[in-house]
Amino acid sequence: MTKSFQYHLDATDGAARAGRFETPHGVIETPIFAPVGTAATVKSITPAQLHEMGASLILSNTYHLYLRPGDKLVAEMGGLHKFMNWPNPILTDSGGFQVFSQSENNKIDDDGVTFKSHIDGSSHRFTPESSIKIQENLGADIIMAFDECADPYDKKYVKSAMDRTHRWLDRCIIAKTREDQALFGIVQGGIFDDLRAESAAYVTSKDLPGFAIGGLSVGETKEEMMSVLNAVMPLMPENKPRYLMGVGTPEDLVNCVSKGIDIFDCVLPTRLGRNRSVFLRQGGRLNMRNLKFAKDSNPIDQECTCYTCQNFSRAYLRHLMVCKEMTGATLLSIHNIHTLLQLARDMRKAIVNGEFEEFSQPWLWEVNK
RNA sequence: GGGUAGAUACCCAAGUGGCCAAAGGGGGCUGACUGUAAAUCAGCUGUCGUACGACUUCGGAGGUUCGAAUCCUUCUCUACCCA
Repeated sequence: MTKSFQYHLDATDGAARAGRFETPHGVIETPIFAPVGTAATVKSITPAQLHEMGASLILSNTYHLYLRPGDKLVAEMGGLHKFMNWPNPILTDSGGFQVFSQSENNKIDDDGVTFKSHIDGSSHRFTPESSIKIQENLGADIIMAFDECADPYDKKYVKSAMDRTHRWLDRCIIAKTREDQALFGIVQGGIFDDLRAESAAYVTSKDLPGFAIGGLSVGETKEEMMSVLNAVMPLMPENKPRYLMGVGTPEDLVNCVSKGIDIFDCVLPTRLGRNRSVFLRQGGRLNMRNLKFAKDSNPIDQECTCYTCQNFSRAYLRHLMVCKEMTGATLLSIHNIHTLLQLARDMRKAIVNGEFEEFSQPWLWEVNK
C-alpha cells in the first residue's frame, strides 16, 4: 500500500465519522457523495458544472468503458482523468454489478464471467485478473475488486456468491500491479447478518486501503439495510474508509453516515434528473412534470444554493421537462447532485462540531432511532 | 353551376352491418426509478362509478334493419377537378 492512500480520521460523533482520504488526484473529504459517470461522463453534466457544485470523487465503470471505447484506447489517450478532463479523484467499479443486473446474459463460473455485450451481443469474458487489468488501463484512483452481487434474499445463492467474491478478492490482490491505485474489497452477504459478518471478517483481514459494502439498495427494506449495517460496521477497521455502494437518497446518506459510512455513490440524482424528479433535501421528491408546478414561480427548494434553484422557477423547469429539453435534465441533475454533495458537506461540519446527533434527527428512520 | 373524394374521440388515423366506447400513433395526466442495457419504463386518457355496470358518442336530420361509425335519402362543410 502506498502512502498516498492514508485515511485520516478528523472527528467522530457517535458512529459518524469525518475524515480525509488521500489520493494521487487530491484529498477526498468524507462523508462524500460520488456522482456516477458510467460512460466517462456524469450524464448531462460537464466537469465545469461538477466543479461548481464542489464535486470531488466521481465513479466510472469498467464494464461500459471496456466495451466502448475500450480500456486500451483510454490508456492511449492518457488515462481516464485526462480523457474525460476530470482532474479530481475517480473510482471505477469492477464490472461485478453487471453480473447481477444483466444476469440473464451471463454465465458465471469459478474462474470468471462470460457475458454478452448489451451493445452488439458479442461474447466477452471477465475474470478478477482481467477486471483489474482493465481498471489499471483506465487509471482511476480507487479500483474495486471483482465481485458477484446475488439476489439478497436467496441465502444459498448469497452464500456461494459471497464465497466466490472472497476467492476473487484474493486473485484481485495478486493481479494488481499499479502502486498509484487503491484496491477496495467488497463485503457481500445479502440481507443475512451472519453472512455479512463472515464476509466483513474475511474482506477486512486483507491489507487494503479501503472497504466497500456491496449488494445493498437492490430491493431490500430500510429495516434490512440498517440490520446489515449494524452487523457489519462494528467489524470494519476504524482507520480505513467505508464505501457503501449504490446508495442513495438524502435520507439514505444521513442514516448510513450515522452507522459509520464514509463514501457513497448512486445513479439516482442523475437518473431522476433525466426522468423529471428532484430530491428534496429534507426527504421525499417532487415530480417536476406535474401540472401543479405549471405556474409555480418558486425554485425547487427555497433553501437550496444550487445553480438551478438560484436561477430558475419550478414553472420553467416543468416547461423544460414537459418539452423534453436537454437543458431540463441538466438543471434537475445539478439540483439533485448538489443536494447530496451539500448534505455530505453539512454532515461533515456537524460531525466536526460534535452536533451530528441533533443534525441527523429530521432524517432518521424509525428503525434507526 | 357540374363532378369526384372526404367529415371518426384533444390531434392524426384505422374501422365499411353485430366480436365497437371504437385499433394504432401523437398529445395530455399520473406513478416508478438506489455500485446506469434507463433523456427509460408502467398505468390512465367519452361521462358517472372503486368495480360489475349504466349512460352518451363516429358532421346534422331522417330512414332501412332484430341490430348502424359502417347501408339509403337529404342537408352542411372541406379538398381537388371541369365549366
